[in-house]
Amino acid sequence: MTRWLTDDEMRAWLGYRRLRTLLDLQITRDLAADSGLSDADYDVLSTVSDAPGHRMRLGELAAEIKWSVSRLSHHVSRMGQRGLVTRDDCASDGRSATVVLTDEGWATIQAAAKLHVASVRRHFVDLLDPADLAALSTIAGKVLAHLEQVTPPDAARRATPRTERDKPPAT
Amino acid sequence: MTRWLTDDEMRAWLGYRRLRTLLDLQITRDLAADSGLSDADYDVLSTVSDAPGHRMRLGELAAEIKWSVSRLSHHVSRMGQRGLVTRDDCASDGRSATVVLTDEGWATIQAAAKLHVASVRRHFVDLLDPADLAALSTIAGKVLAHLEQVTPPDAARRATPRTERDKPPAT
DNA sequence: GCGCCCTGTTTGACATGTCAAGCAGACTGT
DNA sequence: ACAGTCTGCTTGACATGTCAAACAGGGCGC
Repeated sequence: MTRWLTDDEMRAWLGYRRLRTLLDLQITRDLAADSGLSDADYDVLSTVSDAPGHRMRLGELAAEIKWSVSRLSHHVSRMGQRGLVTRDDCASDGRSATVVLTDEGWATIQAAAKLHVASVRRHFVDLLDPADLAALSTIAGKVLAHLEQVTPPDAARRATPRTERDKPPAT
Repeated sequence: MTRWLTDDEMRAWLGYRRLRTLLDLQITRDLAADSGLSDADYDVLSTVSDAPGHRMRLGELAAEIKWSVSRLSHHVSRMGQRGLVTRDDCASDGRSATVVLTDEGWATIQAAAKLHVASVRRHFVDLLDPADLAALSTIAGKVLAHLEQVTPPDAARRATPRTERDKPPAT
């Protein structure tokens, strides 16, 4: 028999789903209006700007932000046309492509970050007290510990059969 | 000056972001593997199946799940081709279109729901204790109370200027 | 040094989402 | 009753994401 969610569980789950939907919508809107960037753009720019030299291997970047390499390749091309990043053929390995922030990309992410933080505060962080934040970190920690086990860092490529992949953790 | 996030705030925010990314990925994968449905399909089917008569006005449905009417119209067409739903011209108002679950759609969502709940338990609910769930509900409540005020139910259509729309709530 | 098979990336075809325009039924005032 | 406008939905063009195939360099065994 299916074990359905209790009221409390349902409230928490639906709360999460709705939070996710509305918060993301709002953050996305702010980002577009404030800085002319999509969420995708922001993820790429902020991640690359954290890397030494404002440059990062395409594959690593994709893994870091959990995108398919293909998606990233396409998106980098589009961001390239807008002048935010460049591709740079790495010397040591002829296959590799490196994504590099342009000056404009760097200026853009710096300006965007300020406004983005404000947006995150306005719609999320500043609404919560320290206990809420701590609870959230705890929750994220528990769930992520599980998920990173279910889907190990590079599992996307392995053709692991479903029955294997989905087995609940030994606990 | 920009007020950056403190370590605790950052941990909570990044935790949320990462949770959102990985959890959604996993749930989406399970849903596709278990039932051959996308998240989008599931949202539509489960929402319509909750409505009386398994039928719902297109516009209402769109508002409920926070989609653009256009997106829903396209998606309903595609689901129609797969035999999950039908369009039904409502009698009382010649403009309206009503989305109706087919028998197959109903059977599909019933089967999918069981497996989906299991997936949600496995990767989320069962990992958390009652205190976590309560905390999450609290957090969602606070943030949603704010967001639903910032973006009132039907605000999507109003061409409200940004400066107006983004004003932080009076508090 | 040459087949062979990896591995990292690109590409193209197709699925999905967005935006603005189009369209037809319903109100409203005269 | 009918012109003008509004409302609910559809459509088409385009942007973005996905999947599988193609491509090219690297590393290995011989």
